[in-house]
Amino acid sequence: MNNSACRSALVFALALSVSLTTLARGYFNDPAPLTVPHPTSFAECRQFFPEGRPPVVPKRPALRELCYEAFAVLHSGETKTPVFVAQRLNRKSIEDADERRADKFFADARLPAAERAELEDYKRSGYSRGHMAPAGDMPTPTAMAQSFSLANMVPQNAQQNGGSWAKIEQDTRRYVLRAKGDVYVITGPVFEPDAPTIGEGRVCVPRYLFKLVYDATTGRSWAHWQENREGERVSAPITYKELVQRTGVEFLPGLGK
DNA sequence: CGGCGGGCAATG
DNA sequence: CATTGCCCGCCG
Repeated sequence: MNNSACRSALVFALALSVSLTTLARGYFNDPAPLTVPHPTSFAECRQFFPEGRPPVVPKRPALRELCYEAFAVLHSGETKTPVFVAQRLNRKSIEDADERRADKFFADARLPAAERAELEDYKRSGYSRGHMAPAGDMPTPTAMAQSFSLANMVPQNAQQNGGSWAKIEQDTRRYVLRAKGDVYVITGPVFEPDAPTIGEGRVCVPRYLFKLVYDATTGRSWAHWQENREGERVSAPITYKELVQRTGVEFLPGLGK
């Protein structure tokens, strides 16, 4: 099954900064502690981006900015997945990340129904609901609950998610524990033209996943790059420049090297 | 080997 | 719809 809408996710036009459409404030589907309205503009959660500057993403339809307590999502209504998910981590946030995992996935009601993944799309799809901002990073119960929004998920191979990808997440947490200050992490999917889809909602299945790590203290950055398939191993990170070339997104405007 | 972190599905 | 038990891979 293919979805031509997935195509545009990788066909980048000119890399122009665009002002993104924002939604009127809405609500999560879940009850408390998710009933508090959360901002739908990165202007209200700049803390997740180094020097407050979000990535520069080429214009495409149905992009929406979503702020959560512990991460920010740029969501695509075409792929019904994140374009990227941004976090700011440090030693304290990782030390606080001892919440009990609560597997309560939910469709994010701040997104229009036509733009969002539903639980049904993932069910019996053969793919896992793979967190971009990991549940294991979440420092509070509220943040933990919010991380189960499908706006923070992509259809991910179960073996890769629980294997090499989990190791990358663990390695990143371990790095942050020993870092001097804030570490910014940006995680996301990469789609090929004619990407397969799952469910009646046709949620696009990414071919690759990346995780960019930027240590603001040292100015160093690197990126993990994995295929979304069984049998992947953790290999040497790629450079920031290489990541930008592969994705067409300037994740660290003015900072990356 | 047990514990942990990534998940799933059956049960009531 | 919440609880519970289970599978899997990795690591110390």
